[in-house]
Amino acid sequence: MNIGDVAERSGLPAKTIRFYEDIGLVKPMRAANGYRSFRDSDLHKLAFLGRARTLGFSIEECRLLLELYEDKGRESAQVKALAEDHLKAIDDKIAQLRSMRATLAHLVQCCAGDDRPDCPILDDLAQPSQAPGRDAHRA
Amino acid sequence: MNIGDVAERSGLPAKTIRFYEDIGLVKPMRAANGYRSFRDSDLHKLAFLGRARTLGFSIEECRLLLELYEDKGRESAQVKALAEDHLKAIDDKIAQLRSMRATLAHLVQCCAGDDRPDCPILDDLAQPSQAPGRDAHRA
DNA sequence: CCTTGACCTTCCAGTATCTGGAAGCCTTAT
DNA sequence: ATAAGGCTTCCAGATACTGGAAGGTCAAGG
Repeated sequence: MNIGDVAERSGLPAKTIRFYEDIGLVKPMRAANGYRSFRDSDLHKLAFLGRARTLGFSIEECRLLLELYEDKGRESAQVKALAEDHLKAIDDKIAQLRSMRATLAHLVQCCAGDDRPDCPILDDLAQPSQAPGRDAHRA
Repeated sequence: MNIGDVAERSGLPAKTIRFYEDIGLVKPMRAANGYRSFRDSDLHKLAFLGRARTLGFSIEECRLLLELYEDKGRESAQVKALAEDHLKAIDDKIAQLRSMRATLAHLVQCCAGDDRPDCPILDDLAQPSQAPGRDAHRA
């Protein structure tokens, strides 16, 4: 298979596949003309990577997952630990975004949004030395 | 004020402040010895930037906010529109993370996490041609 | 045989937002 | 005089691609 086929079947852009080869995630063979020649196992790996990426795993985490996947003697505990770490990272990120969201939503609500210059959003950002809109939740 | 003072008072690392100068967000003066010399207004701007950044605004959004802040004839509608756009971006991001979280949490729960190699997480990632764990929510 | 268009190749640069480090000058205190 | 600490600039790296330029390859049509 050429890169175009693999791109279509894996759902990953050809550019991304080349990038994954650069960083050693896949090692396709080469045809006589210099074109990359992908085996089914390469396609399989790429699809695996694509799905791991949509779950938000970093490239390095994907690399580990792939290693575990290929190690038939792995302990599932290792996979689970990796996934749990990632889950926690996601939870942290969500918490952070929700905090931003709460503050911002409050500010937006307070702003008239008309042709006058008065703006509680800017006022809040300009508050000296305190977390922005830190009492938005209580408001 | 030298950069160290401003860093401490604004809560931003000196490195970041230099970077903000590079991209034109602040324009401190220079003392005879070449050191950056910050006015109160520079400190004020940096603090504004720091708070806008903690609310998740991008640098370019911060640049616009700063312009609006300094334009005493602005219309608050512009600020509000910017904030609303950002709010929507945050909501989208949260939705995406929650979807990941749901799938991943389900998989983690299914994995024994012991010394055996069987692992539903890896199995799911290896599923050919379908979104990973796409029925996790129903499970 | 030649051309055309679609594919493929490599390499370089840019995105976003810093962060770390090296090499070296300035200031202050001892 | 020297040492510590702060300041300067510049380069590189991290993350994960993405776009584009310049050029080789291949299959089809005339």
